[in-house]
Amino acid sequence: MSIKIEDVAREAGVSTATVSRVLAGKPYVSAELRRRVLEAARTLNYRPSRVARSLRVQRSSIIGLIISDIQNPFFTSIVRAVEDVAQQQQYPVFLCNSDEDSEKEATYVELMLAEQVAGLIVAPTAHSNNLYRKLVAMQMPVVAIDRRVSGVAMDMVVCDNVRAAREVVSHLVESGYRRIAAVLSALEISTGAERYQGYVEALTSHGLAVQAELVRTGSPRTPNGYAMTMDLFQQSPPPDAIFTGNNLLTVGALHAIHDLGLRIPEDIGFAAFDEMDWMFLVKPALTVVKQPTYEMGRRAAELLLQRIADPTRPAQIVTLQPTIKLRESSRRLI
Amino acid sequence: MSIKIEDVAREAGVSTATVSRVLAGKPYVSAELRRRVLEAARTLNYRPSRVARSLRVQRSSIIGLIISDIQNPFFTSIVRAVEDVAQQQQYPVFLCNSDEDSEKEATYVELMLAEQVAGLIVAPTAHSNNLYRKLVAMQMPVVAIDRRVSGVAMDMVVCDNVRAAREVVSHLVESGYRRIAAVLSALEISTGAERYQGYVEALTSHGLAVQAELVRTGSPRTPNGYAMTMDLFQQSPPPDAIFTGNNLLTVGALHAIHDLGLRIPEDIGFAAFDEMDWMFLVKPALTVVKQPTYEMGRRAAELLLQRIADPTRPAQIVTLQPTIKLRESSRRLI
DNA sequence: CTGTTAGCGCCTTCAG
DNA sequence: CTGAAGGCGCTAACAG
Repeated sequence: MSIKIEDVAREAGVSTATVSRVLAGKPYVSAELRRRVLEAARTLNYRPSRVARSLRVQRSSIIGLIISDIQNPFFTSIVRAVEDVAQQQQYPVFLCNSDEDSEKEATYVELMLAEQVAGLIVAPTAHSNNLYRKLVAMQMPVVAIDRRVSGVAMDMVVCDNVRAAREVVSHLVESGYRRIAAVLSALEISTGAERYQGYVEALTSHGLAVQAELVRTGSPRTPNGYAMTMDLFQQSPPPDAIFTGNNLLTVGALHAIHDLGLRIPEDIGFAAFDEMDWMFLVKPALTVVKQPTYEMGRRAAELLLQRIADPTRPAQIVTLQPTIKLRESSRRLI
Repeated sequence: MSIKIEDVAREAGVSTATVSRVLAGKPYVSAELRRRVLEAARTLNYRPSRVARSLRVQRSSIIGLIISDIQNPFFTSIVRAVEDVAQQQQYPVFLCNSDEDSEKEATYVELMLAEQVAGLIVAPTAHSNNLYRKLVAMQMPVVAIDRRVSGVAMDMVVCDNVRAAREVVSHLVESGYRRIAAVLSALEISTGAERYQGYVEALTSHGLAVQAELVRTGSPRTPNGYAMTMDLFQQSPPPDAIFTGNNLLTVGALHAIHDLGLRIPEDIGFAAFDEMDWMFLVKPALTVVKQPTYEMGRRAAELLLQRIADPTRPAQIVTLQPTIKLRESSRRLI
């Protein structure tokens, strides 16, 4: 059906091995033959079968990328970055949505293994340590992004969540807020746990108590952010400030606050993890943590390519610092 | 290294052919052998090599998806849909970003062909007709999404853009606006052209002239929307309403209007194509076209799977209707 | 430097 | 109904 290496070899009057060598850029081929092969390949419009090649070398040139929500701007930015660096090396990217579901995640990993991917970048869901322990054990290059995998020596790219959360919550306290609620993703996800820890550290270091009724956790989806925030305002007295530890929860919380008719920062303080590009509408009023998402994706892809090239390199953990934008004006002191 | 079909055959005491038949769900295998094979496969934890399979059958079970901007919510929703239906059939999805660049697009198509993808879903860039004509000629299953490919008989999933644009612009006219500007993507992209046509139809059918100085086109990116809108307001008199024909341009235009200190709809009318989920902040003031993105992705994936199953089926064009939400209150009559 | 050859793991005739 | 055997297109020894 399509042109094979043999056709090129015949056209150029050489053997298939020579064609293979030339196209792989291997040395030890005379300039003359190289020229003839290149020309033959071009005139025949030869396109090497990556499938056959993968079978032969027992590894494809495909990067697998498993994230938990393709519609979350946080992840799309990562996808974009991974794409960009992969493309430079002619690696196509398999994209999969785990949907925060560790079974789907495992299924996709299986699929990737069956496709012999060269390596895997994953935003792990909760409770998937064993899966990655296995992958590492079988020498599959894999790097975790955004979330840590505890107890497994593997490459990771994460943010300094504790510090970021501590700083923005501290800023709320120092702005005079006292009943600061937290809207977080599940604490089984490392990011949720770390941001909670930062929240706790900020409160306690300012002599404030952590009140369980002011903390809500749930899966990181916009409707959840809305519901949790609404729920928080059922109490009396209600919170006087909100800290949201995830960008989708942030959207939900803002929506709730909008529907409650509250204004920021007059009626309520707000500090948020955010990745949206439309904050110009509310920007001046918010204290915001912005993660370096593109950078995270880029670093993850680079780590992966490195490991593919050298599977024995010791595992690295790259920790990046989010950008923090404090709300400009300070205000009432209780 | 890993378990192969031969190992399973030995374990089950049958031939590899039988194993292959059982695992492919083919008939004509005795219940007894089938049972033994299944058991052997399970105990060995056999994972068939999809690469070897692809080489043998000369086609992989991979769906290629080429879109122009992974960070655009319009496309992420499509990606999500394609993913969902592909996953049901155990098709992994190759995702590529053409970045609105037809060279990148062509490169990616090449890559996909080399990986022997089963089929391709593409949001075509401008000027790529020949590429798709070729694919169709070589029997590669391919469906265009969002944008039309003119002069090529292929499957497409598009929206009724002319109608949607005409309706929302008509609504602006009927609300009393007279200097209605248009902020559109390049007219070489079918969606841009169609929305421009709707705009023209709305104006002329209401006896208004189309004024070239009120029309701006450019590549569909947020900063462009900002710049084009700012530019429109350099004129005197300035426009009294804006129609944006793309969701990213909408964001940019809103940002510009915000920076200009204008209020919607008091100072300026606004009708927009939009896919953002945060419109609650400005929603009541806008007239909005929302495309059925998930549905589009789903239909495209279904068309593709159909065509993979039956390459001879005649090409279909699926046209979906966007949802239109008119701004509730009407207002001044000039 | 170049060519010959033996598989990579699977599916699919073709015999039995 | 089942097994034996020949490739799919390519690369990596191994000879020359």
